[in-house]
Amino acid sequence: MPRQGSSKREAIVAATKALLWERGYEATSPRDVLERSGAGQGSLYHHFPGKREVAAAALAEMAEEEIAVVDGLFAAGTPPLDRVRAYLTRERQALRGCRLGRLANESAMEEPALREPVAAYLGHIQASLRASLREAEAAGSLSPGIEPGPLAAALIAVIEGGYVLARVHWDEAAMREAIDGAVQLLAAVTRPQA
Amino acid sequence: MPRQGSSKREAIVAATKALLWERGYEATSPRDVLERSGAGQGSLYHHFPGKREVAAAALAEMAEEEIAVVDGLFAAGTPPLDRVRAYLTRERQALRGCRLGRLANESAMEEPALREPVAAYLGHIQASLRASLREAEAAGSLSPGIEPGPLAAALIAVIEGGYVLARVHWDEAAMREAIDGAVQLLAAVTRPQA
DNA sequence: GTCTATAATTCGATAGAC
DNA sequence: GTCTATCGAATTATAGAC
Repeated sequence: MPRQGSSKREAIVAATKALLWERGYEATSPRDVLERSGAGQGSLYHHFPGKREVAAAALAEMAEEEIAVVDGLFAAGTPPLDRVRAYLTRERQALRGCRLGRLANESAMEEPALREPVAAYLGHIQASLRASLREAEAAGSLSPGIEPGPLAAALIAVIEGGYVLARVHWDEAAMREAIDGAVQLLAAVTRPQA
Repeated sequence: MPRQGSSKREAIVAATKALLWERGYEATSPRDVLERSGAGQGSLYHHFPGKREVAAAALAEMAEEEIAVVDGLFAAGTPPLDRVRAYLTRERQALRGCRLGRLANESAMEEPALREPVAAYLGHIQASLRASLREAEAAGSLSPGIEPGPLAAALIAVIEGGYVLARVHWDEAAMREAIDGAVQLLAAVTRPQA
């Protein structure tokens, strides 16, 4: 199964990536994908067994792309707490929801092939946060009683929960306020320098 | 339109409440609702114009029920920071997702009648957290640089994001760790007494 | 490898008897 | 107020020509 030289396969995956972000998994039909990609029925079922596998391929690409962006924010060279703040305050389209995390409540998460890329993406961010916070802790910049692991978990939760708040209130400011709170908390439990 | 004396109407709404939590809005069909409630086609469309209105009635009841539970946790009599901790650490079924917040990424949120109960529920929790934190602030128990508003937003975001993490990793512990982090942060920015 | 045509099922909703 | 029967459209997938 060649992954190169097939124009329609790439168009199908690209269309699926866009639709999964816009509508999620259940609300995206093969028909929608074909319409947006300009491919015919046969192309999709020639390259993939069915809808699930198309989505799995699209999600894998989405996770890879987003992890690369996140890795840019966590690149060495800047102090660890600056990297954490850079992640928290990066630009986001709050109302569109998290490109991968938005699938959390779909039945798709019962399919390992669909859950894995999403888990890998969020797990990678959490690990990056934890590593930076451990560096800060080693440099004596973390208040006693604050553990890097739970703090990292709380921070990624603020981001994913911030998307939920923005969507539910239909207001970008709802997410900004939650992130503001996280930034204030981080400042309160850290000392400059590291 | 009598809201009493109609046995099937109540059965339909009860079944819808269960299905919205289990599967969400788009994945719940009128057929599913009728099967679970034991009602026939005609009963649903006699009592409601269609699927959207059944869901709106179910969500309104769900929000009312959950708000009553939350109000119990925030009842006066206990110190404000104890109320906040009680909310953070209350028992939850992490893998089932937030009964209302789980709809955040569905197209249902574009319908005001469906978005409103969800927004009212999360807004009520956030307001209760903010009020308790303001009390603590007035008693001098909040660190300087920590504002009750953003802190309340961050805390409710940790809860909603915690559900996302648990679902995506399919692990209750993922949510517990995020809440642990929030509890550690809260302890670090408050003083006992208030 | 790509296309069109079509199948079997489910979707949300309506008709009309009782 | 409740039921069964049914509709037209959409769903995921298959068949088979080119």
